[in-house]
Amino acid sequence: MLKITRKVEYGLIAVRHLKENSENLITANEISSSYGIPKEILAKTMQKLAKKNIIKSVKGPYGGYKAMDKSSSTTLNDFFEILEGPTAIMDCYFDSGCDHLTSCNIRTPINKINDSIRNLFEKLTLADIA
Amino acid sequence: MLKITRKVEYGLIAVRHLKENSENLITANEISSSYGIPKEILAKTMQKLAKKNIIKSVKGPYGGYKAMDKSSSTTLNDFFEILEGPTAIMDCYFDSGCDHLTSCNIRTPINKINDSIRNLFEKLTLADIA
DNA sequence: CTTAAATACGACTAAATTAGTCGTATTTAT
DNA sequence: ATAAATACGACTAATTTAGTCGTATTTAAG
Repeated sequence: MLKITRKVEYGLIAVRHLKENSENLITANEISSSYGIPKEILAKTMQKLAKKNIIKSVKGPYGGYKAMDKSSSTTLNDFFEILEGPTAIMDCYFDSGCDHLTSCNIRTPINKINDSIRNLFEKLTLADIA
Repeated sequence: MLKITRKVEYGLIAVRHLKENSENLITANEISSSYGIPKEILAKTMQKLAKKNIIKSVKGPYGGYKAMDKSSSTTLNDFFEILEGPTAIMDCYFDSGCDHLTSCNIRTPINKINDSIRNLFEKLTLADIA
């Protein structure tokens, strides 16, 4: 099924919402309650995006988040990797603990697929979809 | 991480192996032991492929599997869908049980990504990678 | 016509991953 | 000082995926 985690979904919703309300600071709480997303998990997701300067965080009362320029120019690949690590359809690409690498006959083809997907995701930015 | 299940990996290994030994019938057992793949799970995977005529099964002693023409012409998208269902990065695409569809602001963008991936996978065949 | 080697298939258990919760610290406007 | 927000790590629950087991079916060979 080629799944992406819910954190990415939440992240996209958040970014889109911030961009639609770019004049104001928006709290994680507001987004959480208007979309029915669990508060803490959304907050953590937004914190990761803030760390990478895709959105900006302001602490304290009347604080919240705000979209930054990067929230348009970031590629989908970067966005996905911030929230869930390297883009690849199978673990073996990363060599970890696979015990039949020598006999495995599909590493190269898998890498081709990974490359194609990464290439696709590098061509799309958040501006294209959020 | 955009994962595809191990069944797909096993399926690719099996198809590739059958194509490399197209003169003979090959048993699930042989493939299982030469790549270190659990026997039953590989067998089940191959059974699914046999049902869709990507490979051919022959029962009884001296039976086994054999690559069919489709094992080259099948698109990656069809192959993936045989082994793990519809190609889409998120469930919401399929409308099931999402309780904030009305307020969700990313359905359209997600669908765009899904379309792009499906498009990519429709252009690649098993011949390209296995 | 029995045996053994293979596919076929469904039910079950184990392992891993993902989702979500909780507690606590930190920052800062009032 | 207080309260509202972000920041963050540890924990639990839920879901999904991986793997196992048992049994039926087919069929070549003796």
